[in-house]
Amino acid sequence: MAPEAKAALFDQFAQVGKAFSNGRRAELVDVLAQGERAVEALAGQIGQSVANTSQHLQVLARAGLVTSRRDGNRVLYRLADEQVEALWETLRAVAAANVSGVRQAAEEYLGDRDGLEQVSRDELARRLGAGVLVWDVRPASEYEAGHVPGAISVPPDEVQRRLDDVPDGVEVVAYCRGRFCVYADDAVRALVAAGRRAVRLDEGFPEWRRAGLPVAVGTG
Amino acid sequence: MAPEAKAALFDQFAQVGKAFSNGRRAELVDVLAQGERAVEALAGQIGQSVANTSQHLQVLARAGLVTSRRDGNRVLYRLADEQVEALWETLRAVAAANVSGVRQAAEEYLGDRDGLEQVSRDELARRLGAGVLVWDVRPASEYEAGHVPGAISVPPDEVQRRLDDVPDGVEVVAYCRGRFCVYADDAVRALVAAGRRAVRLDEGFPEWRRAGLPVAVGTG
DNA sequence: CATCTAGTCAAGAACTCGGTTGAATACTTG
DNA sequence: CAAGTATTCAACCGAGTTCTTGACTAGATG
Repeated sequence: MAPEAKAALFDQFAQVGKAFSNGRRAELVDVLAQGERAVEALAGQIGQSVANTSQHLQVLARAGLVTSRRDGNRVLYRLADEQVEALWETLRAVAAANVSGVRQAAEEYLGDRDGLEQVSRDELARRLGAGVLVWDVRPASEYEAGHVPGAISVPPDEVQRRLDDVPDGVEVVAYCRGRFCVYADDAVRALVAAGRRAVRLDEGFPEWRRAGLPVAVGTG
Repeated sequence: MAPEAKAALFDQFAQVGKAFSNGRRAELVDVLAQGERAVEALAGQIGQSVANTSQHLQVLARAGLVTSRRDGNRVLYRLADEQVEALWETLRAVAAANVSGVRQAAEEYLGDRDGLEQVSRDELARRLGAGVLVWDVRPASEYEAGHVPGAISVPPDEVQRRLDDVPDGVEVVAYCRGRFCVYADDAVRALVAAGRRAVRLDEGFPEWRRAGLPVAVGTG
């Protein structure tokens, strides 16, 4: 068997690695794990031009990680399947465990998490029926694409405004995109500073959905 | 929070993708999943110069995927932890499911698998006590680093010579490095051509070990 | 110590990547 | 159909990657 054939096969596997080899593409995957989105919205999320974002999306598409469909004059991208989410989750876990720079970069971005109480998704699932208030701290469109049943949408820029909506004595559980998502952290800190009791879900909504826990869709 | 801090965090995650973004590095990870190896041996496996292999290994080390230790005048590399194996397995699965080129490249390298019977690791585990003959079709050093209990070592280049060692009426189960490893395929084809009954384990030894199934070490 | 082996480092050539800009295309709306 | 919006394409340039070659270093051996 020709050695080039073996090399060619591993080059194909490397295509998937290549897709994740750029920080902006990783951000795109992270956002797309929340649900379908148009190019312009994605460009805004990753802070890049639309043209550049489009090109990154095409790299992801060539690696089979995303698919697209036209809706009117917009093109909506989504992750190809749940396995891609699983891959992204494992990759982050490996990076967190082994890449020394992650700890630094995470602290730089997320701030100090020492005073931040976290609960697991099983714990949240248990408490769901027991009078806990759940905040989905993601952009409204991500909430609408799917959220924890009973959670209310509190987009990041509305957190301050909604602090007083929390009845006295009620505990808030906040969640957002994942372990390394800052929105829930910020919300919990703001709530605690306002004298409320608040904790964050240690993971994000994609992990909740992939664990087979119940999901609600739409503005409800 | 500065947007550069977010970008920096995702750039760190992308380091891991970058490590897998080259076919030769992917091959290195695949070989290292079988166990510890020295640089020269690895260079031979991936068909590259020692200098180039050393540089690839350092990229993997910087991404936290491998660690090294000195043994006399050799340097032995190994995967950092089992999570890295899990990541490599998921990456291959995503590639197999979504990258169109994988199917082609795999067929080119592995040949037609239609006439090739495969058994799962649970099936093999069940049959272990029941008179099945198990062939470990990997280089001897990988067998010594860990193998399925009761399996005998039949390195790829010894398959032809060992065909007649199989008693009549005994079925052989062959395995090697993984789903995309060609050695077990070749052994099964050779055995069948010689009139024996033979099947291959659908996965490889690393998956067997990671599933928590029993493992034997050494020349036994 | 001189020599050997195994691995690493440094520099350079060919190529690929990641971003910008401006033009082209697809579909919708007036 | 003309005008507008959303996306893609093409060209370009600086920066990074991959492999080669040859020099260098750590430890083993005669």
